[in-house]
Amino acid sequence: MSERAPALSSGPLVVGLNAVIFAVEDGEPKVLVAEGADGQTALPFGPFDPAAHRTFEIGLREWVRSQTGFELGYVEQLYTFGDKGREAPLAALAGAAGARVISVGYLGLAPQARALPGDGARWERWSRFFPWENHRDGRPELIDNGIEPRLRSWADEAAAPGRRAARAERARVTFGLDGASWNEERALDRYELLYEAGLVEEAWRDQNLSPDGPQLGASMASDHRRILATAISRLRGKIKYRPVAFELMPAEFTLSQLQKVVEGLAGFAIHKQNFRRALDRAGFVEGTGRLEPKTGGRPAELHRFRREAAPRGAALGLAIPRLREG
Amino acid sequence: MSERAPALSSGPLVVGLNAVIFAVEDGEPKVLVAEGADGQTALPFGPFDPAAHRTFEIGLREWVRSQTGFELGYVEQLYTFGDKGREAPLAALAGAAGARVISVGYLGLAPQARALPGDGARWERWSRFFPWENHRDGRPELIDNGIEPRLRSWADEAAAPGRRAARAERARVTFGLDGASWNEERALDRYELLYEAGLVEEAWRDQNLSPDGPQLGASMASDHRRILATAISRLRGKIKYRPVAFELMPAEFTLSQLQKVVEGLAGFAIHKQNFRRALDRAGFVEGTGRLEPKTGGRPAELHRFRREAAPRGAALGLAIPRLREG
DNA sequence: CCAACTTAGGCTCATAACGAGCATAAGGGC
DNA sequence: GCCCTTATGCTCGTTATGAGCCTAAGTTGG
Repeated sequence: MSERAPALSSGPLVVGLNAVIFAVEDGEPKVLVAEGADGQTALPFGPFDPAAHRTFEIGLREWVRSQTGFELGYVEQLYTFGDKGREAPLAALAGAAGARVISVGYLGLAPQARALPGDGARWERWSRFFPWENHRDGRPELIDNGIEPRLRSWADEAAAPGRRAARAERARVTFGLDGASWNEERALDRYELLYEAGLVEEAWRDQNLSPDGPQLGASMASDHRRILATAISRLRGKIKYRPVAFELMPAEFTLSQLQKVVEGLAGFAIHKQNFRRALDRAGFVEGTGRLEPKTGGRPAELHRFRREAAPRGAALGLAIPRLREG
Repeated sequence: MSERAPALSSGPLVVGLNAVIFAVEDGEPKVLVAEGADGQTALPFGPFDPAAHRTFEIGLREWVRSQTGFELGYVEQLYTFGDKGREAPLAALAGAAGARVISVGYLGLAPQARALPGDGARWERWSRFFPWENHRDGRPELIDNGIEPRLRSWADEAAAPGRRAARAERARVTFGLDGASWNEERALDRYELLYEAGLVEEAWRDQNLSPDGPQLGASMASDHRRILATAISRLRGKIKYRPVAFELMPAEFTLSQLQKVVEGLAGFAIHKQNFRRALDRAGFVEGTGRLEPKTGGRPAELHRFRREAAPRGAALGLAIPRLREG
């Protein structure tokens, strides 16, 4: 277990960056995608050049800037993917066919879905890839019609009764079936379950199966939809204990616009008064005095994010009962 | 922004694994460390061999098994470190001096601090490296005596008044000064602040400075103490929404033992009855009927973790007011 | 053998947080 | 000017949380 000189890694090794870049337009969350090699939708992928860039993040920002002409705001590392077998298309891109590819996934937030150089890149809504994640207008019918019955038959297919029960329970918890509560942070769990149950195109493609029904949501190249789900889960968790939602807002905004953005990210509707009460308590925003008249009703006051505001106590969790302060 | 063939990464590139392996002994959290090259305490580091291992996790488990003889339980990826300038000692270890080293950090949990082959590896308490993180017996005096005054003078050193205020505010929030609340999840923020303020040995070493006072906590090789702080922060967050604490427990345990473990991880004391109430609600444990007599007082009932238990609603957060179910 | 001490386990209370409904204000369009 | 729309504010009942008090069942020391 002590540090010791090992055999050197064998075979060519390439490190790349996978970026999940989000923006919100009219309350609708969007992700930046590129046209993949064989016409599939892909996440933008760029190589990491260790000679040119001191850190991954610098490399990522530089590369996004050169490709899209805009500056990323918030950036955060997601996960590093290194499984064998996923690299074939990436290695070709990186100009090193046959190499083992390791890609470092990053999440980036842009204040607006800005126009892009017509380079094949475009903004797409999350909901194209994850139509079951949007509960803003109530639970989507797709879950009841297209997902629940197929998950149930997948559960019933298992050989042993114990495995049947385990599958059913997993479906129940991740998709909130049978009265179980919907947890918006489990976006990744949901995608992984659908993949295992063979309900998404990626599963058919990876295992050379034939589809047993309509695919759920639009597919992406390689494991990119899984990476996207990772990013969504991470972001949905993060907005609860860090004020990252403001990274997606313009400098001035109305409280309703802010709420729409948070609802878009979280995927469910929020009680307006309670949302404002929470905002008040946290002290994140302050009114500018100016009004936004184009609301279609009573004008709304414009607010701005108080970057300097100390998160007074805005970050806790549950399950561990805390001792009261001093 | 479309995927396009780039220039190949230049220069040798080595990928390694950094493992932060935790166990708890008598309620005291410990981390597995190795003796570094020049006598410094280091986290175990192993090379990743892409030819031999299909995934990072398989590589990590295999390598821990071969080095220590025990099987890791829970494993989770932490972060991938790729900054230039931190690799010199690692590259030497990996047998490729001058290579750019990228290391993928992993967090692993072991059910017990088992004996190790006498290979230089040993279990060390967290508190040796982060003495300011243990608030189980109240706020440590070290903060009031050794940290707060030095952070204040660091804040006062800043040139502009605005920067002075920003520094003071940052110290206030991360260390809970002036009545601000202590957030145990900010372990990484605290270490980074001490590093920037030049109060830890790593800062003196990296910048060739001379110490301006006693160092705070024991130092580690390279940026390993920063990685360790990352792991602690991650774990402290995780125990609130995933039942990972049980990965550190034996098969059967008393509720007091469980509470001691959670207190050790969180770094503060918990109200016993409230802890049990939360356990009850979550439904994670069940009594076995057997008793543990060696408590020194009334015997306690032994419990076990219900792995199959559905987290009934155990994972939520705050700050976003939710709509009630149904 | 009993008193004092230790640890386990249960009950209750006050307050804060939360989800939800109702009410009022201030614009625009017909 | 009426009606519709959106903004903003107040209040209420329920639940979660932090904390204190009490009893049970062992061990230890005189």
